[in-house]
Amino acid sequence: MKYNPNEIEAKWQQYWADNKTFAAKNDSDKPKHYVLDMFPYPSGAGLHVGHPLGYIASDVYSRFKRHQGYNVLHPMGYDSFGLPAEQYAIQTGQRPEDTTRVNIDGGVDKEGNLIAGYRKQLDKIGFSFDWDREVRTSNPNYYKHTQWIFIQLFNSWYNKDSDKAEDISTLIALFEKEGNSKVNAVCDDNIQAFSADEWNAFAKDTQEKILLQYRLTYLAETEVNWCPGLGTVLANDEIVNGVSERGGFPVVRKKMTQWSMRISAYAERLLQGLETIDWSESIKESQRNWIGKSVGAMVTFKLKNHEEVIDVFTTRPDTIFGVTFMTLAPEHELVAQITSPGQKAAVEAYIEKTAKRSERERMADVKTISGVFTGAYAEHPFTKEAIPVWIGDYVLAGYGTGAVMAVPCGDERDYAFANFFKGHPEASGGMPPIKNIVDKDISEGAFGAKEGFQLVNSDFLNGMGYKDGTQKVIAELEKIGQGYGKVNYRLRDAVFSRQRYWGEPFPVYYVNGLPQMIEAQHLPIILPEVEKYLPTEDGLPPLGNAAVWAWDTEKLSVVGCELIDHVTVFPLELNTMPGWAGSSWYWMRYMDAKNDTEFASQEALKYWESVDLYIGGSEHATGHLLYSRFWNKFLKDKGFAPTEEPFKKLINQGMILGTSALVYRIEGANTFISKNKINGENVQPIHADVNFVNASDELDIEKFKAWREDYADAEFILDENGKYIVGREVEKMSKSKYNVVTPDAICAEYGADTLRLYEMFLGPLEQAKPWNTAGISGVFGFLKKLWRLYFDDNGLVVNNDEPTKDNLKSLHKTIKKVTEDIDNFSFNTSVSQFMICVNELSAQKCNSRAILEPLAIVISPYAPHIAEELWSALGNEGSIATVAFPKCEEKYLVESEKEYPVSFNGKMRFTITLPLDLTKEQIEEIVMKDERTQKQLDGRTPNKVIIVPGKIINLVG
RNA sequence: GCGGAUAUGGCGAAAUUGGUAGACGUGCCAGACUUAGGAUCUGGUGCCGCAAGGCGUGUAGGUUCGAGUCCUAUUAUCCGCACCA
Repeated sequence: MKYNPNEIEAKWQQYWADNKTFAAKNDSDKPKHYVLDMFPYPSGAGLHVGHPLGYIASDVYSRFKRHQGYNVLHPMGYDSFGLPAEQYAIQTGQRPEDTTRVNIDGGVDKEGNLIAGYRKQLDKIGFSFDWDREVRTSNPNYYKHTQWIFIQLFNSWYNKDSDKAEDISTLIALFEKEGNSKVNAVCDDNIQAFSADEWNAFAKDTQEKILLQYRLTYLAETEVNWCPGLGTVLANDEIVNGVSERGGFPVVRKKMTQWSMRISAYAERLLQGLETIDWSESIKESQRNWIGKSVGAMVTFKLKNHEEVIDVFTTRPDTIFGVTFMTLAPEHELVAQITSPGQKAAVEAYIEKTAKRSERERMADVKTISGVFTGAYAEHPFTKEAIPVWIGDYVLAGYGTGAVMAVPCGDERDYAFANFFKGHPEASGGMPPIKNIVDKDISEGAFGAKEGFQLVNSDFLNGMGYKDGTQKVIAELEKIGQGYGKVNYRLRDAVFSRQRYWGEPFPVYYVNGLPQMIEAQHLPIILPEVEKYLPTEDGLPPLGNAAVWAWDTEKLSVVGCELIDHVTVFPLELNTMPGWAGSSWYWMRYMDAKNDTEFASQEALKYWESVDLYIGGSEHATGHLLYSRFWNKFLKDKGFAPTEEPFKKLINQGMILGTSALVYRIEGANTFISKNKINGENVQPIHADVNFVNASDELDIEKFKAWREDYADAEFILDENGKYIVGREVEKMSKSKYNVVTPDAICAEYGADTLRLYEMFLGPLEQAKPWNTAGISGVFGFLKKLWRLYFDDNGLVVNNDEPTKDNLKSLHKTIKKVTEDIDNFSFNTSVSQFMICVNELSAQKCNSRAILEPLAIVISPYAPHIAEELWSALGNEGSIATVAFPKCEEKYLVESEKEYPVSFNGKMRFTITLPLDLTKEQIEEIVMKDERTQKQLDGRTPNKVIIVPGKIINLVG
């Protein structure tokens, strides 16, 4: 009997589906284990071999855990709202809902191309997903709960005293009782103070507006990243190098009224939580960076001849006596008011110039120093000296207060700025000499370190350093009411509105321009049909095209827009939620995916708790992974999520790169020259389809000629062996480079078990590595060899012979290694061990059931189809999936001898096999007598003999 | 600039606490069986050298009887953040 993977795999995949072999139970005596993959966005291009890498690893782990007796939750679903489906809809006029369904379930697209669909592609690889728990974020039964969570956020505020989110009613109660002066909340800046009496006297609208400044999701006019190319706003993490992550369109700053998420309330908990989770240092570091905590002080500078004051945040309040000037961001709101008549023209010109520069230009150009003196002077809080106030675009409006106290002796940028404008004609006399308040020479640049200096010329701070100086100055600032200690975070609140069609609608309608939540019982608010997916002619988001998109507060349903009367029927929100809304809680939905009334039952949440192992790409470091932690913490505060962190352990799989094949066309001719024949010719490298090339980099010329009309009568210069050898290059897999390999093609030719083994064999999971189909014959050959331990041409050859010592040793060595490897996520070395084991057993001619039955189990997490087939061929009933994993018995591994390496001065010269129970003295005696030793020593006597029993022998001298 | 990761044969890579560097696979070379093979099997394969031997884990030092592994400095590549006050 021959190994026929296609037949076996189809059979067992059907068996698993029919018997729901991998359905997880929400009540079980077994311990639980939750293994999660980052769910995919179902794009029209389908999967290539890089996509399933993480899924295979998590599947191996899940299957292993089942063998170990765990009740394993291993689900899969689709992050099915998103930009590509909408862009495609705009181009082709097809409903995103339809194209998304085809991309998942398969079908025919508009051009008549057959789309296999993600589901079919995934099924072919033999994953042990519990498909009964599948989720699709664009399904109303799913996004109903996303809308519900949004309502919970709206109805919550963050109480810094209890350090958690609380219901908005507790805030209202505080306002009614004592106003807002004692409320310690995370809220907007510039909140007006009011008393209880004032609150109670406010009109309802006024109260609503005030509450919006406290809610965890709020509507506010903020500076947002507007992307004209996409016609929508973007969150900070959706912008890369000043352009949109998707499409690479320019992004500009713009003031718009938008929904925001008050993620900044959770900044400290998001930072602290990182200490408790098992994630890679690089992802944690990215998140720390993104949160950007800095400890310092707020300092208030009074202005000479003005009512207003300038507040600045500084991390170095200890250097306050070194303040030489101040700088405001050009956008700072005080600029217009404080500019002196003499400087007005210069300031306005400068503001105009900086406004013209795009975010990208400003980022690219960090070396040019520019700024202008406003003509205004601030007053030093202690010395009362006049400090000139400048504006400069090195100060960012979005960080801190958009203003800095410039201390040139302690900050390189301030130093460079001061140096540049000192005596400069454009400075208009506004740049005084640099004040030095550290006991260091700063003629070469600022001394920015926090250690190794003493403060001088600093009044009451003289002789102090950073730590005691900071403490002292904050105390002094508090005394005069001009400052306090402050922790600042770089993390900004996240814009939550998108001017898009293909996203979750907000459960929100507007009365007098104020947002009202629709009661949870009326959810889902279903995405309406529209004629066109583009913005309306008057610039409203695509939902502005919907004819039926108004809320009837009496019928409690969505009705036609023509019925809007602003009395009982009101307009609905036209924005939709961003892509990350649905993915910020989906792991909880899997716990209880069919629950109609709640996003998941308390029992399910309590049982599954949180994700034990999460595998996915590192590109979500500051987006999905941060938002998910945020929502999880919020839901924990509200009593829904059971743990503070959603993902205990995170592994980022590396990218699989393509190995492109290059042919070389001689310039100006239709002649291709083999790579090893190129000798100074001018050649143009052209990407050829990798499917035309074999393991020896040899091109199949006939296939290549048939590929393109242009190449049909091309000439080929071959090498001595009559072969055309291609060049190779490792680069990202992409259609345009003809280096894409699909799992379907590999499964069809070699089978899913070979694909799974090869992907694991390629190298460490977390590392980026090139795919080269050429290497696959190794693992395919291994599976055939494994098969031949059980079958010959006539059928099963397994017998009941007593296993030999060597048989047992090979098996138990493998059990041990594979168990350790899976625990350490070192999947590549397991595959090597399987090969070693099968090579050994083949050489031993082992056909013993006592060996081959456990061997099938050990291999089954990696190659489940062949394992099932072998298991059943041995006469076992049912699936191998939950059979107990064999235990390694050390007694079979015990060695009685060791082949010792014998080194002279650390250099290995020969080996000697000795029993392991010898003493050091006995070993030394035998080794010294050995003639090879005598030859090496050549009459000398070693100074020292080092013997580590079981390890090495080293003679020195 | 700051932070993180990586560096080992032609290629993908192994190497528990420092203890025989290159397991396993590919590729290459030779052979067997075949009408043939992109099938199967056997042997060889880090580099230099006929050999003895020498050299070898990015580079330069150090610790040690012994270093891919530990320490110091340095280079290159990749990733993240970046005028963050």
